[in-house]
Amino acid sequence: MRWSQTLIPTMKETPEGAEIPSHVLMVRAGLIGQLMAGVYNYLPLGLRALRKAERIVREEMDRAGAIEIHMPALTPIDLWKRTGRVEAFGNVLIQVAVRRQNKQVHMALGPTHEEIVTDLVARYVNSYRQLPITLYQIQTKFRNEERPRFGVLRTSEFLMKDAYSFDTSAQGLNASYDKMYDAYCRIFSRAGLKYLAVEAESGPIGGDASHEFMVLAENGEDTVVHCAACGYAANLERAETGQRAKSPASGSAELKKVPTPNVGSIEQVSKLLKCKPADMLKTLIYVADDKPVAVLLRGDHEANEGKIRRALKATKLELAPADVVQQVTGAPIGFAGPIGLKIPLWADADVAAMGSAVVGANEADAHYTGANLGRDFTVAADHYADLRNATAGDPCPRCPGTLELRHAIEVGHVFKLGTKYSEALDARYLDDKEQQHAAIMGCYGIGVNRIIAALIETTHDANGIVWPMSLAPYEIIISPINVKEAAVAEAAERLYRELTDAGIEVLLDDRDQRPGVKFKDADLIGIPLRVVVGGRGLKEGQLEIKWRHEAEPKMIPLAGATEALAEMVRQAT
RNA sequence: CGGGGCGUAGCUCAGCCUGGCUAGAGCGCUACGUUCGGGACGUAGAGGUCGCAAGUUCAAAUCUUGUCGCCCCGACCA
Repeated sequence: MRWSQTLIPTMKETPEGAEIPSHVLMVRAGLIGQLMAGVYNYLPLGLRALRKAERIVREEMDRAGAIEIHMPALTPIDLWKRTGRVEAFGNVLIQVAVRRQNKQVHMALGPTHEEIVTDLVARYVNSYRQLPITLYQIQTKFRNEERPRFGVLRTSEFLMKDAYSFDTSAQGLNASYDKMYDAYCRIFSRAGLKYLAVEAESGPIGGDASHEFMVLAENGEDTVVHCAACGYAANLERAETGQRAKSPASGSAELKKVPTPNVGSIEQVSKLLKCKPADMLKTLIYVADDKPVAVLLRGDHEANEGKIRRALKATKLELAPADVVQQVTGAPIGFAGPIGLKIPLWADADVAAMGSAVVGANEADAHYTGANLGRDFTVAADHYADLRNATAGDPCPRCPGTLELRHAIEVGHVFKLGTKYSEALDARYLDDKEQQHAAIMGCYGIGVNRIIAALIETTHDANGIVWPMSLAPYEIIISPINVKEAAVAEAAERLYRELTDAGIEVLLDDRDQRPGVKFKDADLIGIPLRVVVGGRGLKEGQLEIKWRHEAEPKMIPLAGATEALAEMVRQAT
């Protein structure tokens, strides 16, 4: 492609409103342009990169045995009603109503396609002989984001690869899941991303496994817990913490009631009593399956409701409303403490290691100082558990290492679904004993736009994007120093023609611009290999080449340059 | 949905507080000339209902109210 004949609107200045590197660079390099909040035009360079990512995804899905289909973005609202997801999605689901011959027809723009694919399978799959099958598509999804942000990382319309597996057994599901997991690893490796497959919360539905594929990035919206020593990685909801203190520490301070008028939060009390939050005991009153319980945490720790729910074996868990707290503790919210409480006490493992602590006094405007576990209150031995979010510095659950918290961009998610959708939408098959069963499903998503954004976010430099060969919009950029010099222009044209004929994707910067402008633009748009054609080199029969990720250029002979360059591109792919 | 910020030329912004003549700069764009190995220089030019609406005033980019849009922090996010 000739630069002069396509549309690459590069810009020098940082666009207003773009904050993070991937957003700034995608706009500055002319990949995308904003149409409205959370909705972007893809310009030629951006589209080419997106198509490259899409191709990698498609090749690896096909290799893994998944079958490509295409489902519509326009979907009947009825399907979403049957699975209860009109409510579940709420405002995120973009609904449209149109008029057809005096009738209202209700539709929704697909935010994901579990309903559609399950309905499709229900129509055509009747026998175990047709299973297992994994169907996928690469298609535009619509979600009304309350707050779109970060350029292309969180948008209301985006390109997603979504795959759905249908199996007849849990083992079958596991096999389908593992195939997708492996395919994802290949996809993200080929895209040049440094990713982590982290254990993720699978929620109340579905099996025991779910993994998110995360790219560590300063500006990521998600938090992952990571152990550099052994590679353990999980998202914050799921992360376990390592073995912590078991034997109660002994505190010796005297139990004393102190007034704390109108001061209930950990932060306020610690300020008033001049103690660290870590020396305070947080007492949270929960209602678990309609029964109140108290959960004790160190003051600086955060409750993890998923862990609490599992520890208590509760199906329903929520923080107690004010009237329940009043009734159980005899005090308003903010003054609950373990001493004298008549409801079951549960404690996070770290509570056992606390000495004398500050606790609520179970009466308004008062706390105790010097509360000692074992002397002033007790927690049953089997009521200690991991009940909190991991924090930086916690021991790793898998090795003697230490956990750290890192921001990350979620680029993919694999998930065991179970039979929620197949039952709701009657995707049933007949087994060899003529028994009907709902198919066991898994679902697997990749945010294709996010592959591009995450790559740029993690591998740019001060001058612009640095594409890997696999995603680059063009593999080689030819920059003639001066297109008005006939010898230079001719040599550049010939090289362009020969490389293109050799199947290389080449961008010829044929603009009548000064060299500085071309170099800056070439760096900005990040094409992996730059070939400079200049009068000086030509006289000596030389071409200058420079890899985008290297600092120094080198010279190669003009004779045989086409073959040499094509070989370099092949090597780098 | 709570809190904060911003809408002036294609882009980035100044001017607004303290109302006053034909509304400015840099970049980009057009023409011509000189240039030509890391965002050149000169000359001439094109380009703006100051987001929109109403109000106050002799007079509004500037003050007031409303409205629309965009961005940031938080909440939310299958």
